[in-house]
This record gives sequence, structure tokens and C-alpha cells, in this order.
Amino acid sequence: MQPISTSSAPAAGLSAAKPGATTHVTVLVTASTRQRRKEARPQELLAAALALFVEKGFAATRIEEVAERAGVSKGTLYLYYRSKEDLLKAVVREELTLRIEEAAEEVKHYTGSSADLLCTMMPQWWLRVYDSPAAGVLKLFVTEVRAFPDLAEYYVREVIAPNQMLVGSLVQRGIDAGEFRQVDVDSAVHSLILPMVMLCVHKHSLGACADLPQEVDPQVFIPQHMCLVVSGLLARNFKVDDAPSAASPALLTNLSPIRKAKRR
Amino acid sequence: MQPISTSSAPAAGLSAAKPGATTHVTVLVTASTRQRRKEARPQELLAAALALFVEKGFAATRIEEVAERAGVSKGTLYLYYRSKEDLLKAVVREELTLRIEEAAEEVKHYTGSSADLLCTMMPQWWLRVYDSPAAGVLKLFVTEVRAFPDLAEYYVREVIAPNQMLVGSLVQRGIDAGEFRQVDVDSAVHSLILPMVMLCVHKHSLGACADLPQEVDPQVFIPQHMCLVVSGLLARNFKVDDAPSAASPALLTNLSPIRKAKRR
DNA sequence: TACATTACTGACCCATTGGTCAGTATCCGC
DNA sequence: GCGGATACTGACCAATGGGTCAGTAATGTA
Repeated sequence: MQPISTSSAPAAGLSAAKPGATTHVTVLVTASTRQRRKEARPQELLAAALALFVEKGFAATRIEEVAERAGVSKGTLYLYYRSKEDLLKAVVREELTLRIEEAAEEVKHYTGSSADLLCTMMPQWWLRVYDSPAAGVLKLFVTEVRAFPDLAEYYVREVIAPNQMLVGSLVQRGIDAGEFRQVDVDSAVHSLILPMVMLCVHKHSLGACADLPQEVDPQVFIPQHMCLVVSGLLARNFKVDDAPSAASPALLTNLSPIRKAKRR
Repeated sequence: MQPISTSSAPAAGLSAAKPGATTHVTVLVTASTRQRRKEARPQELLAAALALFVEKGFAATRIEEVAERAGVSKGTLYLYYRSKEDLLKAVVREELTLRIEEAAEEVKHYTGSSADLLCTMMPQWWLRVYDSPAAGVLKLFVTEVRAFPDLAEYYVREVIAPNQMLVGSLVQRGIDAGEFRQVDVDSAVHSLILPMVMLCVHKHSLGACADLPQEVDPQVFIPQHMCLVVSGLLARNFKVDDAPSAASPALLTNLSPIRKAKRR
């Protein structure tokens, strides 16, 4: 599923007698001797690094492991990336940038209602993200930002801000059209997005452990979630006095549009 | 805010000339000589370990750092915990267990409607979690489960399952009472909870980086979110044909109650 | 076939760090 | 204040792993 290059299997035959080697499922290597493939190396190294960083964490991953998984020696890796940290940053920057603008493009060409857009396009988009390496990058990012703060600036600018903009403008559009109630836009955006982000993170943390039988199927959950929140946004027929005791004061108070409160 | 014991400042005076020591803000140590405080050590070591593990990750944290932060030597740490891994597991198990059952107790004694409960108690509870060390444990857990899979079993049993049960029963109760629509319970639970979990994780990853000015205030977002989703759950007046083009086919399809679909 | 270029290798260096243990300082009962 | 029990220390050990570089082999060219 992930675009790990098929040729990244470790070149066997050289160090034949290594005892407890990784022994991936995909063996059957044709190239026994070392090859010169200057073009393909960077991508393969990045893919290998992403997989291992997501799985074991940055600090716990040995650079030699990455090289091995990419089918090269440690020295070769340092031919393409200056240091381990350099490699990490390349990994993070690789997968995310384009995915956002591609979404923005799609949305721009859509003419339906905001509700429709949020209920149909967004789930499709997030399902693609969930099934892509980008989901792994999300987890990796959450794990490692604190140790590499200069990633933060990049991430906020390239990923968070555009996403916030995009979804925020959709919600705002719905409010302006009288389609949605006048809720706090930022909060609504987070209500829409955070579960999906968490889902991606979860996929590569607890979700990757080989046990837990009960699991959310994103195919089911993502559309459900979107539509649940959207139905909470829809303005129509929302008259409080209709409801029984359910219409709590808290519900009314909390749903009034609140300008982003200042922090502490 | 975190209950890091005040007496955990490193005992100065012995190794006076240590050059690049940590120099925490809280200095002013009274105890210059080494003390025997068998009772307090475990807690202090756990607190120190939690803080550092959350901040730098497990693998990147040196055991000596933990000891130093707790005001003891490395040897002392090994007096109380057999290994680094042992320490990690103790940290994770420490903070979470009691918090769940305490919530279950609160809920049990509540007599109001489900909507009211979700809109008032849940936000309060999550705000407490957010401000507690438990939030850090959540991030730590997300970061490290894959490397220590036996944590997963514990976590699913002690944290996820009870939480799911608790909130799920609330939603189910609302459905049974005709208060909520007949949505998929598991999905609804995740829609309610995941943003809060993500918020806690975020607090200790990107949220802990010293830059980003724009930030969600949990004080605002958590109640907003709860009530937004709950208003999406409320059954009253939900007639589709009332709506304009907003009532998309997708919305209708996706919100019908779906039994948890089998995966892949 | 001979040669030049260069992608690639892996043995080596050495700083780091988990874990140990012989020794030291504190405390408590007498 | 004495002496035994033990909480605590930190120098030490061994292994690990990031990074280097002299050497090797694949490839292109004549």
C-alpha cells in the first residue's frame, strides 16, 4: 500500500552468514551485486527511514537499519543525507506539502453546499490521507517535534494553517449562507478535523499493535463523523424550546458564537 | 501545575564545581547533603521520568538525566526500578488507572439527561485530564506503544475499554430514551472523544513548542465541541425534507445507524 | 582491453549511555 | 556516642551507534 520501492529489498549474498538478520517477507532479490542507482536512492532511503522512524521512533532507529532496509550500506546513506537529523527532516517535508494544495484545488472547483462538501469530499480526502504514508508522517511529527522545533514552523505554515484556512472557509461560507448556525468557526474546524488526525496517529501507534480486535473502521467512522458534526452545524429547525429537558443551559451557552478567547 | 515534588531539586553542594549542570529555575535548596528518603523517591523518580519521557521521548532520555532531575544519583534510581524499560512502564501505569474509575463513579451518580451529562460533566472531566499529568501520559503512550507492545494490552483494558463503555452507555441511553437519533454508537463515541485525546497529545507535542501564537483554548473548545456533537445527536426536529439543498444524500446515507462493519 | 570516474562499501573511531558495585554517609536503636 | 543496617553515591565497564574514509567495483569511453 505504501509506495515503498519494490527494489528496496536488502541485497543478499554479500553478508550471507549474518545470523539474526531482519529477514523481511519480501526477499527474492535479483540484484546480488552492488548496483549504481544514484537516482533511486534518495526516495528509497526516505521510504525506509519513514517506515522505521514511525515504527520505532527517531532516536531508537539505527541509521544502519535504515540503510539496510533501503538495500545500501551506511556509507551510502551519508552520501545522500548529511546526518540522521537531516534525514528526518527530509522525511517529514517529503510527504506533506503537495497533499494540501491538491485538496485546496479540489475544493475550489466544487460548487455544492458546504454541508455537502464536508460530508462527501472531506471523507474521501481523509480516507486517502489515512491510507497514504502521510498518516505515518503525522504520527512521526507528533512524536518528534519537541526534539526538533524547527520542524514546527514548517509544519504550521505548510500543513496546519492551510488546512485550517480551507475548512474554516467552508464553515464560514455555510454560516454566511444561513446554512449553518453561528458557531465559533475555529472550534468547529477542530471538531471536524481532530478526530481524523487522531485516527491517523492511532493507526501507527496502538493501531499497529498486533492484538486489539475491536477497532474503528475509518471507512465507516470518517463519513459518520463528518455528517454527525455537520448535522450539528445545520441551522434548520433548531428551536430550543421544542426540546424536552435535553436542551440544557450548558448546550445553549456553549454553542453561542464565541470569539476566540485569549489564553491564560 | 504538575505535581512534581518540590523537594526534587538536585542536591547542590556535593559536586559543587559541575560546570554545565541543569540549573533549574527552582534552586534554593535547603538540603545540601544527601538525604535518606526512601518513601518519596519512587514518586519523585516517576514524576521526573514522565516529564523527560514526554519531552524528549523514551529512547532519547538518559537515565542519568531522570535521576538528576529527581535529585538523586543514577545508582539510586536502579535501587527502585530494575531497568529503564521498567521505569517507563511504571510511569504509564501510574497516572491513568484511577482517573477512569473516578469518572465512572461521578457519572453513575448523575441523574440528568444524556445530553446534559455530555455537555456539562464531560467537558469538566476532560479539562481536568488536560491539565493533569495524564495528558502527558497520553502523548507518551502514543509515542511508545509500538516499541513496548505489552503496554497496549494494559492500556486497552484499563483505559480505552472503560472509557468506550462509559461514553457509549451514555449515548445508548440517549438513543433509548428517544433523546438522540439512532446513530452508530461507536462512531459517535469516537466523534466525542478523539478530539479531546488529540488535544492532550497536541499539548505535549506541537503545543509545547515555543512559537505558534494561534492555539485552541481547551477551555473554549472542549465545551463547544461536546455541545456541537451533542446537538448533532439530538433527534428533535430532524426532518430532512425541510432542509434546502444542504440535506445531501451523503448526509442521509452516512447518518443511518450502521452496525460496525467488518474490516478489510 | 585499458583507463578514468564515481557510486558504493564496511571496518574503524570514539563519544555516549545503560547498568553495576564497592564504598560512603545517614539514620536509628541502644 | 557507638555500631549496625541501609539509603545513597559515582567511578567504572561494556556495548551501542553516529559518523568517517580509504578502498572497491560498477559503468562509460576510447
